Amino acid sequence: MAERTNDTRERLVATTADLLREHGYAGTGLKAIVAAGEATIGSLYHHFPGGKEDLAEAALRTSGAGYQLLVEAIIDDAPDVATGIRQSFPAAAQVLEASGYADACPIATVALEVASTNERLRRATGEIFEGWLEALASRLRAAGLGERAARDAALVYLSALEGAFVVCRATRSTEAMAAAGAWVADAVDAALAEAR
Amino acid sequence: MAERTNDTRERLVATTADLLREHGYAGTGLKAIVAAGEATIGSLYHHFPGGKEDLAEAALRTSGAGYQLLVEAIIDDAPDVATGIRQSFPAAAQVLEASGYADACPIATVALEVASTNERLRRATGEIFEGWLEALASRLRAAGLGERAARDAALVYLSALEGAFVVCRATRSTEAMAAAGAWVADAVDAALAEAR
DNA sequence: CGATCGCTGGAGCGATCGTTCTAGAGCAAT
DNA sequence: ATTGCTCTAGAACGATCGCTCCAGCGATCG
Repeated sequence: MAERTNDTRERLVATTADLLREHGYAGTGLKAIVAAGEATIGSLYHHFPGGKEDLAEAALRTSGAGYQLLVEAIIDDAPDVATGIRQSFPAAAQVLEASGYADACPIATVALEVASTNERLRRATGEIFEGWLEALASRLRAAGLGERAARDAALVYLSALEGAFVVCRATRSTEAMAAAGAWVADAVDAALAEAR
Repeated sequence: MAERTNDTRERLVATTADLLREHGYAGTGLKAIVAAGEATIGSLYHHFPGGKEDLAEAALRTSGAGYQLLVEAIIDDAPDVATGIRQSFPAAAQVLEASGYADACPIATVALEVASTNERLRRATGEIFEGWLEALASRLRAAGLGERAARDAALVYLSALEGAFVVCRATRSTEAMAAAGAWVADAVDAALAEAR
């Protein structure tokens, strides 16, 4: 009954999420995971009998949920949704720059890598994105947007953010994030003004 | 003097580009490349003494140039830039759907994977994106946009397209491509109208 | 005080990784 | 005919891959 929180399991999930974001699925070895997570192969297979795939899915879903909370916090702490959306891009740019362009979306790298290769993980990445989209859309609906407009705005926001991550990491510049952010924020402003 | 075009080299580059797009850098083995490209390890290392990295860079640069020509053709064949930009999204969506969500950006998967891992390939992906951006920006300048506005619009276009690829492949739906395309095209229309 | 159980530690499996190396085919110039 | 060069073919290497297996730890329970 005492909360037997499993340190090892959590540590494995956390370090796996980090390594997946930086090296991708195929590029992350189990040896590297247990070395960085201060665990052993034995305990890894105890907690994740399905092996690498099990562990990767858990890591993706956990960091996906964490990232959703982070974005929700930025939006909900702002005076209104539009301002929150506008602020989230410079925030992402700052994290990106501070981490040497390593700390971007925890899902995207694996998502592209497994999309045509591993149906189970592909489904997981898709469901994580859907969760983010619904969290965004619900806030936009609350701000006055219709069903369709809210969904479209959420899709545009996510696409612009993910694409800016790709371009920024490749070019080692936050220019794309700034341009994409300004444009998305303006577009959301316009949509909200029209709905009012 | 006779054009001793090297079949094997070209075949290796082409099949490598395909495999990189589908499986990423770490997920693509040399054995798989020579098997699919009907070549042998020996000739691979003859043409690419630097091994996998050499071959991958050649494949990225070649398919990057090819993709640039394709996008340029779509834009240049349209009555005007804005229409071309608007049409390019449904075109991308159609290719995506027809290929079972495999045939997206030939650079992005590797770009995310190597961004924090392999500086040489990261530089290559960055330079390829810069080439695309300049091709786009030059056409927008010709249509009347100022230096800054053209660059920003190109960044927004590329970010939206790349991000839509990520979301579409993960969710197996072209919904994001449609939403992103419509919004980007509207924004370009507005920018061009303002500049006139 | 054993017995049981959740969990850890790590040796070792077969397979595959990227790479090296040598043998030789095909062709052109001497 | 010989030499030299480009290119192909593939065996073999050490390292690493994901994974299996089992011994043993410490806490809990009858």
